[in-house]
Amino acid sequence: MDVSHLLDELNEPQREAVTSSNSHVLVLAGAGSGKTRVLVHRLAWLIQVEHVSPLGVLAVTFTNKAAGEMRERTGKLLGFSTRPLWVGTFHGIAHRLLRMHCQEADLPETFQILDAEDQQRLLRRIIRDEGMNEADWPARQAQWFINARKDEGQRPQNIEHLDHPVTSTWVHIYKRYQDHCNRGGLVDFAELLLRAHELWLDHPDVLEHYRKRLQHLLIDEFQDTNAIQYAWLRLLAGDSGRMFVVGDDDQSIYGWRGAKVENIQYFVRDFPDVRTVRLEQNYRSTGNILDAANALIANNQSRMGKKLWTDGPSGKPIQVYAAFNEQDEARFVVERIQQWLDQGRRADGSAILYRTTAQSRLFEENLLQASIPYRVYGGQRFFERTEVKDALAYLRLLNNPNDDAALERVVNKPARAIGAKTLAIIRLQARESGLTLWQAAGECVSQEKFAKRAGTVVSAFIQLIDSMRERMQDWTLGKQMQGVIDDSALASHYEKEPRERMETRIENLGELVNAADAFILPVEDAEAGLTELQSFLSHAALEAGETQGESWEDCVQLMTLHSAKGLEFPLVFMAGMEDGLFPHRRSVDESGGRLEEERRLCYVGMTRAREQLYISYAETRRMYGSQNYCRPSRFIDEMPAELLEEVRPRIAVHRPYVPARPSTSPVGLSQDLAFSLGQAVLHSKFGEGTVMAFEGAGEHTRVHVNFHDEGAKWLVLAYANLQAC
DNA sequence: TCCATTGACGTTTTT
DNA sequence: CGTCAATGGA
Repeated sequence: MDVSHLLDELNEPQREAVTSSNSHVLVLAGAGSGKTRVLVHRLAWLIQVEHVSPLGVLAVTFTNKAAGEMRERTGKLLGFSTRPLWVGTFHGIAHRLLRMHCQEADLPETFQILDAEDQQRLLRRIIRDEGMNEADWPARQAQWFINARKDEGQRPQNIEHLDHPVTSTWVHIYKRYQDHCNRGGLVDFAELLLRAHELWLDHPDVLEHYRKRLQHLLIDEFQDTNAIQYAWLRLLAGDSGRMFVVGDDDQSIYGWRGAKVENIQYFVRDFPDVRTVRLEQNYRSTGNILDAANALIANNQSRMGKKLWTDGPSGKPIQVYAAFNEQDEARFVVERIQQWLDQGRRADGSAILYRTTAQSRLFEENLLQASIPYRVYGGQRFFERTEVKDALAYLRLLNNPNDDAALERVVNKPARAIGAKTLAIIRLQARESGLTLWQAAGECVSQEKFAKRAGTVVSAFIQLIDSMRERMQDWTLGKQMQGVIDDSALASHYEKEPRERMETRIENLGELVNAADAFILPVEDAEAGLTELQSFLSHAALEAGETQGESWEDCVQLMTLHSAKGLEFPLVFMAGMEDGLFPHRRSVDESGGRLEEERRLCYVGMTRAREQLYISYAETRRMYGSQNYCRPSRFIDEMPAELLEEVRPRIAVHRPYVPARPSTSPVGLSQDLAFSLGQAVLHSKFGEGTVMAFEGAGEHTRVHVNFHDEGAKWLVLAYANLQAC
């Protein structure tokens, strides 16, 4: 068979990976080195050359977008339908497994997915019900604790240090929360993975079935896998499954979320006969950008080692702009984008990247003023909007009235006089008898536990849901959606809001009906025995939709560095490159490789740029209302000076940082200060240190000093009694 | 039940 | 400074 179409457009290492006959392959794919191409070609190679059945391949990604792209490109290459292929996200595949084996997984057929917001609400409810102080035991933290444990594959009984009062309290919450979920048939995101893992552990016959069938596993973004995902993959691979793993340890930026870069090392250790291939030729960026990125990332200690190169031009140097303040920075960036547009380039070829979401605002304001269209990534997504979730909650109650999260959400939306008191009675009943809210509400009504009026309104609500379910049983999904919105009178709930707000809500509800109308039950969901309704609800949770779907037009792209991973733009701005902001203060303070992860984030940002990279920082920045004096990011210092070019020549970039330069900021606050940034100082108790930042003004001025022996401290300047040295 | 005022808090996010 | 949620009065 002629396989040239599979190999012609590959370079040597890519070809080596695609055609490898080793049991397992690890592809260390640098940024812009064609990793998706390798994955897709490997998949095609397996099917067309090794004659593997499409049914025998499982390809796993992290995002729906990546899964979609892989499926599409594979289809193009193969020239036939990719339907039989299992391509999906970890969560999507786990979900499918649980659907097909809900009995073995001990889940009701009607189980539904609890998204992050639902999860937090439920936890808040539980913490309150336990009579705990929400300030001391925030739901956010409980959520973090539980998800982190689940990501590690731990159930409450597996968690040690029960003698530790704080831990044992969280474990208690974990237990209560899991009880609630189990009763209501609710599965959170982490639970999907954990259950899928347990399904195989507890049912060897099920595992055996999938082991036999899925002999080839392809995994994308392997550096982002967490402990449970890796365990799940190992279990599935067993002794005979073949793994083809693609990842880049230098682009691991989700450690804080449970991702384990170490899995790359574990993989080489745990599997025999692993062929490691490095993809280092970069097809994206200019030589200068790559050289700077290489130099930066070389400062990380724990690396597999990799050096990007290109046979393209070295391009222009990286432009560094030292802005007076954040306003000036935004002004500058927008001005340069305007120049770019004036040269006839496209707006969507440019991106502004920043560390924190709050930074987007200034850029938005300036772009708006310049009438340049822009798009901000990472806002709220369609299926996450309040009104959409409200309407879906009614639908969820039709599917399964024991869905406590859904009931809590809409029981009094719109107001039907089921207030806090009435709900307290229902919750008490539920707690005492181990029932769901729906069941408890029924009990309370039949046992006449309510005052007269409360009894009437609660049974009216029960009847409303029951009658909707009965009446709409055979309706199409779109009609059900519309019916639920009409019958619940949900729209009336938004009437008190400002007109504009209300109008968009009503509009979104209309769009939701359209979405339901257009929804086609996927074959695999039908096979797994899902109803159209169940499938739709799952999709809403698993693929919350585009962030700002409508405007796919020619827009400047604004996003955090995290969401930029995987994307590329001819023109990239990295804004807010200041120590404390990037690397973020909280990452610098914490130990445990956090700084290295920040550095990788910087590396990711830089390698997004194809032609021109701008780096900017502000000398002073208003944060949380007060003025901050900033030091340029240490990451700038780590880039070779000869690859950088000052945009404002009169102020030098300090490299290494030896400034003693009183800030030339127009605010003029520096006159009040006896010390300057970067200055060496002596403290009677803490010894020698370096001035890192100032905050506040006048007698309230605080100074951030990094002491050689004692570490970084904030001191009130007036009392610190610092001496210059 | 609703609205307004007050208070705490302030990385990164997909599923 | 700006957001979100909780609180308390009408």
